[in-house]
Amino acid sequence: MSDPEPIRKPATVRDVAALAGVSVKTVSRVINGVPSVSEELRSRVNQAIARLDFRPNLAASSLRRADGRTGRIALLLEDLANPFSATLHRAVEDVARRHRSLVLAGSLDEDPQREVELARALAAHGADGLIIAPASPDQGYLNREVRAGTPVVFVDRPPRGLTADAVLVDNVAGAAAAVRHLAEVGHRRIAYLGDYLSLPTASGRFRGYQEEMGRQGLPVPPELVRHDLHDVTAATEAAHELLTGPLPPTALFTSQNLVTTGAVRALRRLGLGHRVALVGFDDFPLADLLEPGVTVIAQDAARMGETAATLLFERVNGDHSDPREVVIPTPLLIRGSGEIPPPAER
Amino acid sequence: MSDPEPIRKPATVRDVAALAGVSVKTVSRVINGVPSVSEELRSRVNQAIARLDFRPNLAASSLRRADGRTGRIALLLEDLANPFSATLHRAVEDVARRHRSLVLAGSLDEDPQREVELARALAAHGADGLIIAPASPDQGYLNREVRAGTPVVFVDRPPRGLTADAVLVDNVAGAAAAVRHLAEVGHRRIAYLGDYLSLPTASGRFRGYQEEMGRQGLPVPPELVRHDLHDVTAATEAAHELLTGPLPPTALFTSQNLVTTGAVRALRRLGLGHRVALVGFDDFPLADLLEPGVTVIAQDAARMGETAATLLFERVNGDHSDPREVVIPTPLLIRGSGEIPPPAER
DNA sequence: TTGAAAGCGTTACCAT
DNA sequence: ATGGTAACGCTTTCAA
Repeated sequence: MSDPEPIRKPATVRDVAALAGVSVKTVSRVINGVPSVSEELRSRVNQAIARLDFRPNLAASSLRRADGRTGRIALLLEDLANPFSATLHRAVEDVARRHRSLVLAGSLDEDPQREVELARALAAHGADGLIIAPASPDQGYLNREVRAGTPVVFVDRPPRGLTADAVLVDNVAGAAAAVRHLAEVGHRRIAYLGDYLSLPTASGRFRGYQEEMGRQGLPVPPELVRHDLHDVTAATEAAHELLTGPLPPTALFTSQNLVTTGAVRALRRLGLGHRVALVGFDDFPLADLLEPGVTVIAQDAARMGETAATLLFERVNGDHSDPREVVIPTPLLIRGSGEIPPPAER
Repeated sequence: MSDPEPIRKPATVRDVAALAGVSVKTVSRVINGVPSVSEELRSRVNQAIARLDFRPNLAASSLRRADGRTGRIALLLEDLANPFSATLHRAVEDVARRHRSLVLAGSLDEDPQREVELARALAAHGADGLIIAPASPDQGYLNREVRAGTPVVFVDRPPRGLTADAVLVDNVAGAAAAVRHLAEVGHRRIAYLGDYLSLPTASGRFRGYQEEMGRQGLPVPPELVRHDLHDVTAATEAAHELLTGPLPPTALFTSQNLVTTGAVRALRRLGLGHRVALVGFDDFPLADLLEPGVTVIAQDAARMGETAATLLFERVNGDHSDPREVVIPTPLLIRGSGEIPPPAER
């Protein structure tokens, strides 16, 4: 109330030891739940802890501790504001909580340099492990961390330049399923709208598109393929151009949630929402409430995050078995937009 | 390749000093950019750092450092997966990056106990500051942190039990504006669907609803008011009940994005999407793409996060002026659902 | 400009 | 079962 700056120094183990009339080591034992302490001393220490409102300094603790554990894990994703990343993050947080750990997260924005900087920073801040959806073409720079004993688990995108656990989806198969679905409805002119082709996810989805088009005996005219669409605006414009071109597609396959919503906007603007079919890779909130509902190949971000975090903590806790790769299924969710038939032949 | 566990210990200042043939103190000076080091030694040290791939241990550094800065800030929000929280988080991250800091974030899930635990954990992990949207009725427990010198900034919800900076919206005025808008379109039976009434945001919005209904000379029959709806399912059911009741409302005011989407689901299911008006508090992605577009009182989550983080870093950097309260405007975004007129009187 | 030594708060080692 | 002392990796006096 009256004191403006009564900055009191926090109590230390020494203060607690003094008040309880024991050695610092005994205080340390009590804090860490070591059984070999008499009831008598234990309660004296606990009382002193309560009276001084003592809280152990984790930095000092992990500095000295043999295993060096910090109770923190790092998470690097594309953009924490994107629903895919946000959902995955939350799932990781929940697993981390069970392991009494906190999550230090960062957004990469598809910037390899930022990735290296953030990974460096996170290492300097001390993390027991790292979960990453890399933006860089090569994560060899992480080998040093791995050698230093920090486990790394990849999500969404596979490791390159090192071997590590990975939680992925089958992008090729998922994209193929999307195209097959559209072909079965009768479409022959199916366009591809995708993210940066340099991304392994996008290139996998494009390959799935190409392969399935081939299997269906359908041509892939270059004018029906648009790469490197990374935000809603770019996707909207590309879809608009495609749909107003000389020989427009009767169906769209979009490789990512932002691209999908861009396509929806273009279809809306042109009044084609119920005339041109659309299947997107990656689900997003409210996709079922749009008119028509958007048919998607769903990625279960929560399950990916949970799986990755579970894997990571197994490694943190000393699992040294061979690297594992877990593939999360991508179900086709039928909602209407993917079931629009092509216009009658003429 | 061949070594399975070549865990090499990371290099320390001592190793660098030895290799460069200088004292550890000089290494420390170079690391921290202290100018009083000769070019000669500086370059020798930098070479050694590069050769040993040395990276300073931040935990040890902040342990000894006078200001005790950790380069980490803490962020506690309702649910990191919610678009409001996720957007705010991302904005905080961007400001933090400019200040060379990382963000340690956690979800509270409206659980006061979890809030206290997380705040404790974050303090133990060492954070230079805290941004929080509290779930508890009283944040007096934070006084200790504040006294210990850790600045706290509140977002979305005001502090109780302590004085601190706050970045808020005017919930009363925003809700009143929503109701006024519906009344101006001609509605008289306007229902309120809201989150836990114990939340200051929800209670403020309810008050705005009540007051504006009063100003408009409209009654507030208890059967048109539903509180404590915290997820989509509860909101959907409540809206469904209201709309299928004996004297259904002609318009809905919903207090939060999850409640709003629940209401949209109920309206859809009943085929009333174009017959019953709806205005929601809090914007959400794709609200403009629904049919009809959802009219909302928008909260600019990104701006709230940016403002809060900017404020926090001013405090972290030594600003000791009186606590400030910043109010972020909440524009009415007209999209269609709020402009549906009531059915003709009969 | 440079360095030796002390110390940050904790845990590990080795006695007792 | 308990405690003294060294040590973690770094920065801060304080001297030189």
